[in-house]
Amino acid sequence: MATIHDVAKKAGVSVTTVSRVLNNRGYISEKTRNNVFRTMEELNYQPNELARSLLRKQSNLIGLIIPNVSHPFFSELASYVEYYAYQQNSKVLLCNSHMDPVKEKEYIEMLKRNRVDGIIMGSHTLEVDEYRNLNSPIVTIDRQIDENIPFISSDNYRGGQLATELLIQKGCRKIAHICGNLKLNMLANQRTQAFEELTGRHNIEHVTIQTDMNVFDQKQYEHIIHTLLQEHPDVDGIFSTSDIIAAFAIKECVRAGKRIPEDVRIIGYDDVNAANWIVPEITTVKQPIEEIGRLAIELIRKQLEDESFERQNILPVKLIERATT
Amino acid sequence: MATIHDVAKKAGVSVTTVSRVLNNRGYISEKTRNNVFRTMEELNYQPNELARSLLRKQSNLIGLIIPNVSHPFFSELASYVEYYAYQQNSKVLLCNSHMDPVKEKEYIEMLKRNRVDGIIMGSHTLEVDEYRNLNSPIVTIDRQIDENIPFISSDNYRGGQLATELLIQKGCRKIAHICGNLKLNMLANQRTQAFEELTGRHNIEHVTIQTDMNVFDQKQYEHIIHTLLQEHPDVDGIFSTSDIIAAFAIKECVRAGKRIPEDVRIIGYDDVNAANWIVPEITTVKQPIEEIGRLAIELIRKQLEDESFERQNILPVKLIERATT
DNA sequence: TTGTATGCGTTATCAC
DNA sequence: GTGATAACGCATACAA
Repeated sequence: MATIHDVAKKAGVSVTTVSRVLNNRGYISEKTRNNVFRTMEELNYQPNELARSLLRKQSNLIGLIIPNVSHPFFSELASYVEYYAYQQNSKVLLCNSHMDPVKEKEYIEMLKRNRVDGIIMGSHTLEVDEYRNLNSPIVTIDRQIDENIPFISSDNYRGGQLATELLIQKGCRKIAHICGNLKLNMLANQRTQAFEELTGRHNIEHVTIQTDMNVFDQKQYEHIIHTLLQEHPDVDGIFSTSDIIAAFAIKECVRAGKRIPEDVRIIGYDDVNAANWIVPEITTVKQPIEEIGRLAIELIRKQLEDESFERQNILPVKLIERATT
Repeated sequence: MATIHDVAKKAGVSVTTVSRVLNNRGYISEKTRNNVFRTMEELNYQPNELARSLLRKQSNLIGLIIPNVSHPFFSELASYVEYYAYQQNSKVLLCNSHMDPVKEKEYIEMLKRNRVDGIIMGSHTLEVDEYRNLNSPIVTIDRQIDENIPFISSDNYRGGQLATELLIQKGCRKIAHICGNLKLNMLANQRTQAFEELTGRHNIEHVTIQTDMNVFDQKQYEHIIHTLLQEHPDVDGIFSTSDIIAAFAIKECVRAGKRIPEDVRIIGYDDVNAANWIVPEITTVKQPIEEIGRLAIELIRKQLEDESFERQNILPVKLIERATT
């Protein structure tokens, strides 16, 4: 592959001149410029970004660490992150942690070795200290590490409220809530908090079940819900912490001969595309996935350019009522 | 961020020695080695991969260009690609072309400028010539560019056969087939070919409808299927070229008051996870997505290491019968 | 067993 | 307007 030296030699100028043409800097005669451009075409020259990055200490690479892109929420998030990264000429390095602390840590180190401009953390299996001193720009999604590290989340407490309120208002007498692993200290736990406060206040019977929500384990989902329906056959409302789990809840309810929403009302979370193309369409709490992705990129950029930025970014959620309630 | 010089200075050795410790090359006394390791720890040293890549002319970066990660087929593919890349210490650059030729071309050039080890092309909007002379290792998925560029696909013709045969065997009298854009010269078009040959041979009434399958446009799907059911109310079998489209077919059939599979039998394609968690579970033709991802990485590696490799990689498909037929 | 010098491809500084 | 040269951080050939 041609280098700047090849171009210079063939065009009969110095590398400095080629570099100037390339970066459109300094004074250059029109004739030289055209000559150089033509030569670059002829040699099919592509400047080596590795060399550039090394010199200017900026790779234009952004690391995205998530549990797994094959989960719809994260695939949509990744899509938006990539979209907005592209707008500012950044490239996205895709990292699936599979919720494995070892892999997550290795990925963080790999990203640092590659001198990424910043890291978007959508997976959180490590202790806070590990994140604190990796002094590269970072943004966390749905987890608050400390005062200085910006995070983005949607209003989880409000989301939990909206979901629970809807089920109560529809007349549910016994509500099950399926949430992620509460030990992980994610902001999403506030949904559960809201659920328990509201059901408690209204004196509604309720049961909370934890899963490793981020691990996309379909068998686990099926099993959990199957068990739930067996142990609590009188459940008439389910608030699940993702639309995918809600889909499994629908499936198990149908299998158990229950009608939706007549016998059981179900509400999901996220409003991923899938919520809209399954039957019955899932009532859900919409997270602004695009805005989360856009903001993540923006927060990385602002840290990089030493602009001021908001540490706490809590975005609004919205209740989307469809056919399952 | 500390450099190899900082480590050398602090440890009281030369950079060569540090480099040797780092790469475990040549003879080094145990004492020096430990000393250097300790110093690296103290300085929290991470070798700069950009510099390494520049020197050894290998970035360990692999570009993945797909229409959109938010489409389940591609999100699952991306997940496996990332998984197998990680196994061999490669990193994945995620590129969504959105089926935009301009963006696809820009991405290819960006990847070349970043000296990626290879490119996995899952999006195909350009003319063959554009791919031919980008002399970096490349693998295409579901499209054959020319003799020399390896491609991976599953056995599309066989898949089309399996799907069509099943519907015929189940007694369908009028079958609709929803496929991608046939102009794009993808290998997936062979599914349509098989469909038309088989329905023709069995003298079954049939209708074929094209979509931009790769663009994840839900409104388009709904509209197309809605129109289909209106114009051909007597359709009793639908073979759609992705599970997502099949999901929309289910939705529209239910909306039109048709029972599945009694009134209309539906078969999808891909066997993405979603096929399994919607109700009714979708009968489908399974593509070996994991194997496609694994092979893609392997083919890049083999080209890189000048090993011999297969140009034509056509993987077997499998009929998965579930509840929609 | 360890160190010195050179180059990877680029850009910035300074000189002409 | 243009060119020579040093540096970015690292690995290797060659010396010692």
